[in-house]
Amino acid sequence: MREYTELEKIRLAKLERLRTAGFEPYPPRAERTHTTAQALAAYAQNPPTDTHAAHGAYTVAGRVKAIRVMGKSTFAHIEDGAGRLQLFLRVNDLGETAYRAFVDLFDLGDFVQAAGGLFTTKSGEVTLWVKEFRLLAKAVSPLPAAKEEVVDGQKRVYSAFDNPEARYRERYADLAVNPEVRDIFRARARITAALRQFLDGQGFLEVETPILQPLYGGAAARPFVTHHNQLHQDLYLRISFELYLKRLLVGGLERVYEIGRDFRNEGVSFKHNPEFTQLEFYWAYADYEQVMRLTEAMVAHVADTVLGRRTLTYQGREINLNPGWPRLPLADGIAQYTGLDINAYPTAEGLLGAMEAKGIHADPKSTRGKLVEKLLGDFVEEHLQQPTFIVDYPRDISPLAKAKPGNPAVVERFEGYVAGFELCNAFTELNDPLDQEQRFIEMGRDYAADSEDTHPLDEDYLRAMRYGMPPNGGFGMGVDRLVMLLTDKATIREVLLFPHLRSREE
RNA sequence: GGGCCGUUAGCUCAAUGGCAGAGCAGGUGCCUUUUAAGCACUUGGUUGGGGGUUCGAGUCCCUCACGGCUCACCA
Repeated sequence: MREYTELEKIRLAKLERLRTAGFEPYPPRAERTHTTAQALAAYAQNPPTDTHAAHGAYTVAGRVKAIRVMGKSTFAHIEDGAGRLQLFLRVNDLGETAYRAFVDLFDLGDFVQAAGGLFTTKSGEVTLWVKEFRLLAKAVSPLPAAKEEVVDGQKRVYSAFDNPEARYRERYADLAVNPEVRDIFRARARITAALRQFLDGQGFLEVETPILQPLYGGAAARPFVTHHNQLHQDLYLRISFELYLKRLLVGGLERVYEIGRDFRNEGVSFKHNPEFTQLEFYWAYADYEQVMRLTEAMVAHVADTVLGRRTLTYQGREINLNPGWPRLPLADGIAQYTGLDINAYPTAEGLLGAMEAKGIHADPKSTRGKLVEKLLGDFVEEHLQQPTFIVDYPRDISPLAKAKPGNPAVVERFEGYVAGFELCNAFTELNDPLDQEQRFIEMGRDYAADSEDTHPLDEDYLRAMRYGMPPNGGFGMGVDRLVMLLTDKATIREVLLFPHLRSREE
């Protein structure tokens, strides 16, 4: 345990004096008849004729956010989950002992309970005229001294607690002093609820599949490895849900989805966190065209539910989430922004040569698919501000997707882009077990392979597929990115309660 | 992993290589309708850690840690 700071020592001394004065600093129970919002609403609904006297009986509870001592009377603000309310305390009403205890021994950050009637002050604020108060929990450590007041409907913030490292490391303090941070996570909960509501309404079944997996797959990422001691078995934290959800289609569950955490042992960036929330669904008898239409409808439903509208401003740009997103074939997009016709170069060597001729440098060991991805990422993505489906991807970077009839080099796959980043990825799923095995082998897998570049072959997945898998469309979406979009946050860390940070020596 | 920038009081920030400061928070008083309340006085620092240059380092150099942005990585 570290040493207490001077400020903490002062509060610990107050804590002892409170006990002596008969204020239990951590009582087991609180009583509350109204939230601050309920109290204010009740007063507004039934306004008294004499607004300068206290009316009604309200008991509220919350954290002390401001104290203004004016001699024998004191104003304070408390904040609860619903809002804030001003308290008015007078020595006449409370007695010398109790009044002095509040003034001398209560601090910003303490949780208190206060009872009394409501009145309107000279300056027009509805305020609780306190007849009784209790301490509910003493704050030993002072919260970061952020000041924030609403004046004329304008929120003014003073000395905000805004150092990103401190805010993420001590998210509890961030939440305690920055109400707008709490709003992000309220929005996040509404977003995931709206996704579930939408998919449930479409007849999808929410399921839970293993996070600890003996083999990993379904995405292009390195896994975290762990170990089961009793079973003497290495296990991987899942990098996707895909292979398990599609096993369920074999089992006769026709529409399934899962919202949960994926873990990818990759770089951290403004749009990547080692653990992140994914939504995947699989839909028997549908193809990627139907999945596109469902995606548009789902995103619009979430916007309707969470924002009440389908247009939003993301980082200063207007985004329109109405269905009818353009379908842009990947080759056309690349041609549009680079002038390169990738269809004219069916081999990696040929495409690399054409790129070099345009001054675009790439790793000469790249496969053709990797080169295409680089062109997409470097030249096309940034232009996809309005929602856009990029469709029809190279087969060699899409081992789980079904080939497009008449064009075996291209698969029925789409990615949804909004605000210049990838939001979702989906395809008409490959359900031919022989083709699937061939694809795995093409990817460089064999039954023993397990390296950075090649994933182990999931024989059980092939076994499932051999029993017969209905044709289906599958979909995956980074939920954190959807939350970023709908809350106008530029980094994924702002929409994760506890984003990954390197550990710090204590 | 690379590049750039940053780390000073509880919080937000100042400080030509020359006495480490302000506002808020805290403490002691005054103040019975304030709301960034006000007024007076006041406490608080291993300037992220370590090393170096210098008469003298918050400031310059090296190094380590952590963070931010960015690039790379992410079939």
